Amino acid sequence: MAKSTTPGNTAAVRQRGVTMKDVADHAGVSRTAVSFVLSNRENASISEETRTRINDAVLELGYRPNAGARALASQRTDWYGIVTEIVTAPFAVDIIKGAQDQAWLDRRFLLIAPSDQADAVGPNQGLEDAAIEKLLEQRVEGLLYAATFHRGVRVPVSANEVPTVLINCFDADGKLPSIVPDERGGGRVAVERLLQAGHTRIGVINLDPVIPAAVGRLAGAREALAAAGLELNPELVVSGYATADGGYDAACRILDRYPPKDRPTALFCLNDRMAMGAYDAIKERGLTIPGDIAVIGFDNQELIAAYLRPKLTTVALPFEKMGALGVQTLAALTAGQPIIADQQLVGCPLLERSSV
Amino acid sequence: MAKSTTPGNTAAVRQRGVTMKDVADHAGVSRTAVSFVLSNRENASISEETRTRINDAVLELGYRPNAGARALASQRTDWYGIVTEIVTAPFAVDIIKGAQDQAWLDRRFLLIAPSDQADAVGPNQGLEDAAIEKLLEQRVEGLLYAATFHRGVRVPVSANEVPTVLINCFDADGKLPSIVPDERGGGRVAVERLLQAGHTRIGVINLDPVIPAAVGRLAGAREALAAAGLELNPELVVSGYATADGGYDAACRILDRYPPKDRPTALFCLNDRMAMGAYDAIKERGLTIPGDIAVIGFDNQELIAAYLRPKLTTVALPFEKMGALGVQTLAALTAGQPIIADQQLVGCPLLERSSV
DNA sequence: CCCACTTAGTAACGCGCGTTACCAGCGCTG
DNA sequence: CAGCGCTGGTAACGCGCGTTACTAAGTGGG
Repeated sequence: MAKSTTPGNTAAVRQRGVTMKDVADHAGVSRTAVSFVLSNRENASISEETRTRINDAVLELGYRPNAGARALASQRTDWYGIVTEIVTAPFAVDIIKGAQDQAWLDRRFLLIAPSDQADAVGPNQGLEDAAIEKLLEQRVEGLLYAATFHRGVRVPVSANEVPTVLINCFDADGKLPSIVPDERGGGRVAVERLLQAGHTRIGVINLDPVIPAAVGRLAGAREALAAAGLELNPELVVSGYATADGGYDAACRILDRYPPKDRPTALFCLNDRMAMGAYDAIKERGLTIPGDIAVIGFDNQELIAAYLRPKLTTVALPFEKMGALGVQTLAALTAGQPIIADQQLVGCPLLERSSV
Repeated sequence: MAKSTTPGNTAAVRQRGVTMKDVADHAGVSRTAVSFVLSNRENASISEETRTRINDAVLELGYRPNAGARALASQRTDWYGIVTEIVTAPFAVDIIKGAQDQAWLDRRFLLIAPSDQADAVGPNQGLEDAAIEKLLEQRVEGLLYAATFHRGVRVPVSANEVPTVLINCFDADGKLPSIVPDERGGGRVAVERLLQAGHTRIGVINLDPVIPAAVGRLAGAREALAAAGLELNPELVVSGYATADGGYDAACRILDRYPPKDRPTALFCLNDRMAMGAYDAIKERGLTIPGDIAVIGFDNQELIAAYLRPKLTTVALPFEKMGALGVQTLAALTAGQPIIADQQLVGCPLLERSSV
């Protein structure tokens, strides 16, 4: 037993790939036997003795199966492809992380390819089609398509050749299953938190372009207020660009519009960057957070939310979970199982920090 | 067991892969001819006519080469593997982006696998070795190993079986080529910028743990001062944790230590998160940026630097370039070319915004 | 003693493709 | 007319492996 069984130190010697044949010869059996043992076949009858002899040979030679050859013979690759602009514009990286982790658990590989949908006339136009083509050449068994922000997309037709699941986006005209955040639920939970803290005059800093995130979050806010017998005062809803500057401007407008006593005591910012700007507007006026004004954000952008002072209470986008769920859904699809729903909503949990 | 289980719902248009044989039959030639045409062999003699007939057949049948089979036959996969904790703790995502882009240019595929080196006793212990093993099973032709922050690492031995390049880290005991940011140059450029703006009393907010980033950046700052005939006043160097809170505390200490006239007029924060905290300390004291105090950061964390108010002038870590350079170096290595240098330093460019 | 059945394995084919060796026909030269 | 080189291909092998069909040696029962 005390041989150089560790593949690490002996391996550098053996550049020439060692194959099953080598293992078979070394163990004095046929290649078939080796294959049977390595793939743990149920109904193969191999004596315990030769079985260990084969396993020993594997270790001694540092044999490593050739995934490509295996795929060719077995007609399955165990690969999923994920094509996403996240590669080109990292923002929702955690989608990849979630997908990767789940794929790893399922003993599958994730092939990550870039997309260009985000830029209408970027330099990489056409990159996406090429990327999908490449993925298909690798014979991926399923495709994940992920966007950096929740929106409708046009999925290239070539994606139809293989089961496909959308993450953080939805198919404008097709019938592809998709996984998106529950924006509305998130908006509701945010406002509920403010209500629970005793706030009734709540200002909303709204996102300017009409995107699913803005619409959903605002609707959720309305729901929460309605449930408390309140109504969203249109005067307290101010829109701005989805940046810190936009948030600053919007917050200024909303804060300066009223005398102190009528001023909203809480601000629901539809994303963290705007909350960042709102912080400045509030502090600039000598007001404290959350003492004078409570602030709640959305997105949970770690670098902002966790590092603002005070740390920002916010609603998290469940990127990781969405990625994982994407892989799970794909696994179900490729296994021929029925899908749970055409569009799966993933909850956006509240992250308590110190701004409420 | 029937193997023709139709996957998905509507996905299976053309599940039955069309092979070269099909193309050959359809074009009335031999499979060899098809292979020759598709691989654009120089010395193959195929008439122009049959050449187009074959190409037509390819289009009509929607033939797509099987990358796996091709790899098996040609003994090359065109794959590189990148194993990195960036997957588990996204921070330097742009390394992946840079590598991916470059790989794409080189018509190569990047297989991304997770690492766990960052957490000493994390839940995924051993994940890294398994990941590398998987990559080798896929017969990657080279390995990239990337870290989230500049540091020494212990590279698993199995990585020795294939050319390996380190990105944003270096091999503690071995001789692997590595690509790291020029921290010192970055520190120099930052302080030079401050000097150029007329500041001579410069405070430094230093990173607490002794890591290459801190050491290098500080050394660079000293160099710049020395070149201007100045010296770094130890009293003006304050250390803190690499967080916004740490930056806030450090800035408070440095600002409150002196009467206004002796106060430093500029702060070099060794990272952007600390700069974020410093902003708060400065604003809290009724001082303006850059009017009363100029601030310069390091790292260029977009979400912070571009969204602080005023936007933060900072030194960027060249993650993308490092990723690209990693792939290029790997390409040279696998091609048998000599490496430029054992350790390649990549410049950290100054990003002018509005805080100086 | 023969037959059926189990155990322990092996030979051989094919996955889709790259590649090498070969071949048939044709025009041209000596 | 033999011989040669050139054009335009083709047959066949092997890459490393999964898988099916088959065999040879024991085992037990009637």
